[in-house]
Amino acid sequence: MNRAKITLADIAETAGVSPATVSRVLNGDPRVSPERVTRVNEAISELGYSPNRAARTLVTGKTGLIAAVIDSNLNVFSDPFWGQITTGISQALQEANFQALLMVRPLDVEDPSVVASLAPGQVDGAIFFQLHNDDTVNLLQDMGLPLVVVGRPEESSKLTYVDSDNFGGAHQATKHLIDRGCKAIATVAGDQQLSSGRLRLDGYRKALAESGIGFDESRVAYGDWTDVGGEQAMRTLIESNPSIDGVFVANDLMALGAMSVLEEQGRNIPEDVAVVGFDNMFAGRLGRQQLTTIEQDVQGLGAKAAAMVIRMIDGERPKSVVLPTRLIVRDTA
Amino acid sequence: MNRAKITLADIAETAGVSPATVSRVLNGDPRVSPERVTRVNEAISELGYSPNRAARTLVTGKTGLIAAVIDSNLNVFSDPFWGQITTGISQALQEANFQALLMVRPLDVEDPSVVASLAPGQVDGAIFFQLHNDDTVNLLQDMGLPLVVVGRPEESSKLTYVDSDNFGGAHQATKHLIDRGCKAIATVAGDQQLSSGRLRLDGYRKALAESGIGFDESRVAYGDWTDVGGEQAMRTLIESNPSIDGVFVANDLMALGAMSVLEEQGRNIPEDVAVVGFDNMFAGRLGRQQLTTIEQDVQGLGAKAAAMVIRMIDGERPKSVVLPTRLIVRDTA
DNA sequence: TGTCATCCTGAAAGCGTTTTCACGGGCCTT
DNA sequence: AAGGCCCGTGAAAACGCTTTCAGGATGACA
Repeated sequence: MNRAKITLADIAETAGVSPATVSRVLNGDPRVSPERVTRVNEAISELGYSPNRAARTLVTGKTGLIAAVIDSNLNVFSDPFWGQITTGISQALQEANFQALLMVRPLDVEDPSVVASLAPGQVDGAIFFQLHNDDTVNLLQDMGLPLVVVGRPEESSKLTYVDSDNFGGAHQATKHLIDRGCKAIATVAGDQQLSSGRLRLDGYRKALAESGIGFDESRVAYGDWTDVGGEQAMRTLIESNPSIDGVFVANDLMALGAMSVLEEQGRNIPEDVAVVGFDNMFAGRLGRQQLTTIEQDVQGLGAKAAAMVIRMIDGERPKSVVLPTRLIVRDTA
Repeated sequence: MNRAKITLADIAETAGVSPATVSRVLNGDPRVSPERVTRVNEAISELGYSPNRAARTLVTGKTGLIAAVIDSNLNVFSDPFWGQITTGISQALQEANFQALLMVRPLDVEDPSVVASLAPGQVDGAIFFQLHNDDTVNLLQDMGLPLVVVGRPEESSKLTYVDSDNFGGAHQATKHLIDRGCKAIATVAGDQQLSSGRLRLDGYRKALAESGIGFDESRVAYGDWTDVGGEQAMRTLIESNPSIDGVFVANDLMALGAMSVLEEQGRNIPEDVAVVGFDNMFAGRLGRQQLTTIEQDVQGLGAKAAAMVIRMIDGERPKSVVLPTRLIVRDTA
């Protein structure tokens, strides 16, 4: 149909008005006579016109683009969540008439190409995913780029972030084990380099402390978020603490490994040892038992981040947000 | 540093050349004297200049953007793959100096906003993910948009696609069961609305036929790709065919359900019944046994699609591609 | 009835690039 | 030694839109 590209000028001509008026109609300027508005709108739908983004960007300085920047190094960890997060982002952005630019890049080294792609004028804002190294992000922020981090940056950082309540979730999980009657509660903690790893361990400690249970360092083992890591950690734990009757595992993948070790050792779950995970990664069945775990609102994380970056573009300074988690009780605790 | 945005004209001035020359240097035009090239390059890095995309787009008509359009209705199915696919796409595009625009939209109804976002001049090309309804895609293709579909469209379609070898993979899987000595081989097939569902069933039939094993309709049960669906299908199967000693399940999630039913019935895997899945969704352990399955090169799918759409933009007409799959033998068969 | 504010409209400038075109100088032909 | 070519360069137009500015018409007010 619209073979040759038609421009605003074409609309102006067929509607018998000036280009300026067409532009005003396009942008909802109220001071155009109703009669002309309809004339213009007719011409638009008749010719099947849609405005040229580049031209608009050139004059307004707004690109309508928001970058979602994902550290390609954290693939393993976030794999199952990408779909949900990106869905959340994409939908929230679309409602505000923004487009999402997807960038998967190594973020641990300072990458000039990333910076160039996000320099002022290239995008209106950016959403970064949890990273080990804040340097690039801080640089960009100093350059005036509105940005939000998903996941928690370093404590001292001035970055705006959205995060799940890792601390609260771990607290809920551990509390659940306590309420269930567990007396000797261990934990398989995650990578302490990551804030999520630290916060989930802190939540565990807090719950113990609240219930007057002393913290015992020997009941903490560290894994690397993988099932194999969970396996190893669980072996360590059960060797040094054969009497444990409950364990909070900092993510579901490690819980998978931990449970296989428990089964192998002949411990019944949850009768002998109760297990709570984190992430709700496996919505359905998992082997014979369904894992009791902490659910994060992953899609909400994306949607919230998008909403916040849009507010920043509008000149506001939104506060960082921590999204609540939810305990899902299933078979293992 | 670069507070006020600096333009090509600024570079021209500090380098003491004309804007035209700067532009030529930027675009690698060979007919600029080496001496000026260095002068310009110095000015560029000194001022920290990067060209304005919008202005460039406006004059060249190329946006440098390729849309990755994902049907929001197929979340469940593709969830764990998104990360890999998008990584593949993003990296391949970046190497060719394109940016990936992410659009998660319902694609089953014809959505004017999708069409508008992809109209000529908005993006240079698009990659669509497997869909139930080709209408929107065909429309866009007719409008001259270079596009590639990931997953296989309807047989009659003229669309260019990239797909995993569903047929070949299913054939491999079934063949493996036969080679293993299984005599009564059933299958849990997927949704026959989807090409992947049909092709995986066809591959199963082909392998049986090749080995002179008759096809028995009662040995086919249909699931909906979910673990629960796999469970139900397996129950049906085992009821009507108690003697089966091998089963090819059309995806890993259903295999999960199927295996739990087998265990529940007291059948040992793989001694009594061998199981092969499809997707290699669970890289690690899965309950007590690791699933023998067919691996697809998901990231390759994304990379290939990106490469193809770029070739189409360059005016070529690449052929559709089917990527090979690989049998991964583990515990269950 | 005269003055002023108000409203709607169009002309034109400008956003930052690329690209065509013309021009001058050097080199290679003859 | 003269003509023609090619090579490197800059001037200027063009891309499609928004927005400022000014002007004409209308209505309100005194």
